[in-house]
Amino acid sequence: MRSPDPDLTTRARIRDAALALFGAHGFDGTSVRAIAASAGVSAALVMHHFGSKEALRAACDAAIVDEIMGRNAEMLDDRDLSATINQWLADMDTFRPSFDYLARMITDGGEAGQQLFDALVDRTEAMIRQGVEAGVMHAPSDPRTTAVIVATHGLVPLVLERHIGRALGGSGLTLDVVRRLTIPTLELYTHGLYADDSALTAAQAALHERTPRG
Amino acid sequence: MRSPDPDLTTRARIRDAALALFGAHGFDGTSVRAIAASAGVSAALVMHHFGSKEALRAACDAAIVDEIMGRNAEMLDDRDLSATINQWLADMDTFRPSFDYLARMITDGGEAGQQLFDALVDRTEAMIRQGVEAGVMHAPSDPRTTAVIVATHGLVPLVLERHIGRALGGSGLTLDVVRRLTIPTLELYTHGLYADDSALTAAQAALHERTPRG
DNA sequence: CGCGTCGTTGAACAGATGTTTAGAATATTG
DNA sequence: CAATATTCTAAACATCTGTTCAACGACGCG
Repeated sequence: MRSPDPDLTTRARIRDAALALFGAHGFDGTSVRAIAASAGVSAALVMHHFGSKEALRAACDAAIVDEIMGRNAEMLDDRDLSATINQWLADMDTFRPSFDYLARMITDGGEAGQQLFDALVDRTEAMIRQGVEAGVMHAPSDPRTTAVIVATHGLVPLVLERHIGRALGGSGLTLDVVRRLTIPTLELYTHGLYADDSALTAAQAALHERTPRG
Repeated sequence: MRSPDPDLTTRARIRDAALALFGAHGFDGTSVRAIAASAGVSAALVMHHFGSKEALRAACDAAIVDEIMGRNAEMLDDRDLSATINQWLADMDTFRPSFDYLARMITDGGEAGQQLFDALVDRTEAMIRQGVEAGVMHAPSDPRTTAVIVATHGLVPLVLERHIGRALGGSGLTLDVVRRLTIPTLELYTHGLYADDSALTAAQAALHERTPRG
């Protein structure tokens, strides 16, 4: 089904095939035999190299984490925002399989997905605190919760890829879709959505009404 | 495993058991026998009532859509924002199984989930246009995309329930977690995150740099 | 009573699944 | 070259899957 790269180790080819299929059809929706066929080997060889389907998943998790962390480090070194954005856009097609697998990791509730999410929230919280100190961001009343919200909002394009693409006339997270998302997202983060703070104060009143303290 | 309500039809009891198990473990992760056991009946009876596992899923989809649409209509009638918020908070525990199933519907990519998502985006877009006309919301440069973003942000607590709960010290979407999310979310939608528009203008410049038009 | 319908069941079926086993092909090493 | 280790496979295994089948008990009706 896929074109296997003969340069890679058989083990790596199996892992990559598993990663792509897990990302496309989920862990339960992918059989060991399908992975083997996609990698051009027998099912028994998959077991020989990884021991079990679960261990193969762990290998995929590790591979993805390595790849993301490496890429993330690269990007953190790059200080030019516009260059960073352009880099993301250009790489979007190349890294789609990895993104699909990442989305599964986050939604399937495995341990590796939890650690990735928690790391993302921690980084986001640090980023917000720095932004506040530097005076480029508003100080939230609850930085931790705001970090969770901002982090999850950043995860949305991954997790709801198909829906967003369809609603915007594409199929999945195409380059055009990502580009179209950029400006409105930043508008939201720059000006907000509401023109005044009546909704905010109303909610504050509503919550104090139930738990009347400080 | 669960306490079956003897008042309900056997058929309804099976459907509810399926809904809870699908929500908890996913469609593929739930066997017909497990559903039957949870409903206190035999596996054959499940097939007798619904014909196939896929048809049972469709019945669950329909039941959830009915429930959500009904509840949504109630809420739209209620004009008092604080009362609406309190109602949501109070009902959060009662409707958790339905929420879990809803999250699966959205992420599993079935047809019913697509229609639900598209309906949500359409409603959100209409809401934003009304808000802009009424002067309570800023006018987005791309209302459709902004509607997609706002709609997906609203879906995040459903889809990333476990992660958000864990990051905020709870387990899943508890009442406390939802309450803690409310104010920071509205802060974001009221004041934004950035203190100035440098990030926005930088992104605009970056995008025009690649597609220099308009 | 007899008859038929409805809700219900245990048992069985065919297929898919993850995994194991015995051994063939291939490479590595002495 | 022989010996050994590595890579790989076909076949079988046990289990689980969705689904089907024949039959049982309870019920209302003539």
